[in-house]
Amino acid sequence: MPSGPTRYHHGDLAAACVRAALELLEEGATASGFSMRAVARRAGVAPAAPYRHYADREALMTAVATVGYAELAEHLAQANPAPATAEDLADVAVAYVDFAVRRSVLFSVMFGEPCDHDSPERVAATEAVSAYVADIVSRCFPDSDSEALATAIWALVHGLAFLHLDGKLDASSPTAISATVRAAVHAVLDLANSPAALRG
Amino acid sequence: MPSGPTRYHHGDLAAACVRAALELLEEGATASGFSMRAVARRAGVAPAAPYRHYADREALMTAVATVGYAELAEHLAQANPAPATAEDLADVAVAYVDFAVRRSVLFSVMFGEPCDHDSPERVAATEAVSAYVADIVSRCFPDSDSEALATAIWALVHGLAFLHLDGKLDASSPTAISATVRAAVHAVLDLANSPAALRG
DNA sequence: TGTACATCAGTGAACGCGCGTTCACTGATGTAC
DNA sequence: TGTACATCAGTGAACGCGCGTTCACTGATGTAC
Repeated sequence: MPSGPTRYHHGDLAAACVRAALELLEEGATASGFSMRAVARRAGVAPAAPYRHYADREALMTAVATVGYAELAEHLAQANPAPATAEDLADVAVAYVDFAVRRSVLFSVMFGEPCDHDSPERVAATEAVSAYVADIVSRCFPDSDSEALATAIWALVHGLAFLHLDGKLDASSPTAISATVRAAVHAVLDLANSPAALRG
Repeated sequence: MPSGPTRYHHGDLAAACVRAALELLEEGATASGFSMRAVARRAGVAPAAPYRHYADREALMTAVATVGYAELAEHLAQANPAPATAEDLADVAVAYVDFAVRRSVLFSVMFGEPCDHDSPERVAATEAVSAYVADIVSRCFPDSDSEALATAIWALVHGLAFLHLDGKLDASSPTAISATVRAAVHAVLDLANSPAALRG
């Protein structure tokens, strides 16, 4: 498989399409502006070529989302491989929001549309994320109703991500984001230290 | 202003466009599939007519989002006009997620894109929502760092909304949604009653 | 080792589509006299 | 009260666009003999 610059056979167009799509998303193409033709152009290939590898636009989107989940998981693990304390949890939360903000269009491809249940890969990728969160939570809160709390924490972090993404919270600098996310996470976890605070 | 069925002058096309847009979104048009031409068609008017009232597509979207915020506020107030306890807060959370799921496309028009800071109405509408949440939280938790906690609670509820919306949590029935949301909200608030649960 | 051939990943032209927006226009409205 | 006229909210045809997808095709690859 020689890698001359303009060979007729691309070699690995399937992967190249995903890579091209990620690049386009990185460069600010809207999730809806993301098109098969643009991907083909970016991959240096005729408009019809990607159809040899993906049945339609949705199939490619699913592949892209799947890669996105893997990269998110990697990003979180890098922030803290085995979080066990509130502070660790805050680190992971910051990483999650950071991923959402820096790769916002990819993030909305991943989360901005109903899960395609026909794609086992994609479902598995989603479940990996939620299992990861559940795992952290059960380490941090070994005594509690882990499942409900895990959902809550994921929702908290996910909500922080979207509120920043959509300009509802100040996302003008990484510092601002980090401060807001840490404050929010701690506000919730500190409830555990101030039992009298809840009225009613 | 007679209301004959086919008068040349519509009477209140500006409002009719917003109404038409809401109908289209209700019927399942994608946020991105939502088009000026479709709105004009639905309003029974030539494609160019809406341009007398809205500079461009974005202007109309902003108007639609603004109405959406008002309706969300109304929906929440209806669920519980003056929430003060954890249970009340759970009611409001369920109403929020219910709104998001039942009017999902409107919801993503409202939250799925960066806030248009050029529209004072829209910014005000957003702030009304966050003020409302802050108000509830300061009533429920009079002693705590209200601002951070308010952000956290909003994010929690907002995250629950999106996770249901995107099929990451079971949204197959209102009962299922309600149960998940209540469990999540209580899991967080119950932290206030089990101070020993947090490790580290 | 050399050739015939099946396979299949690419090409590029074409289809029909709906879009946002502009344009010169026309018909209804309401105001000034 | 009646008429002339300015205003402006609509019309409908047209522009150029990029899209998803199909199609008959062609060139490269690799396998069988």
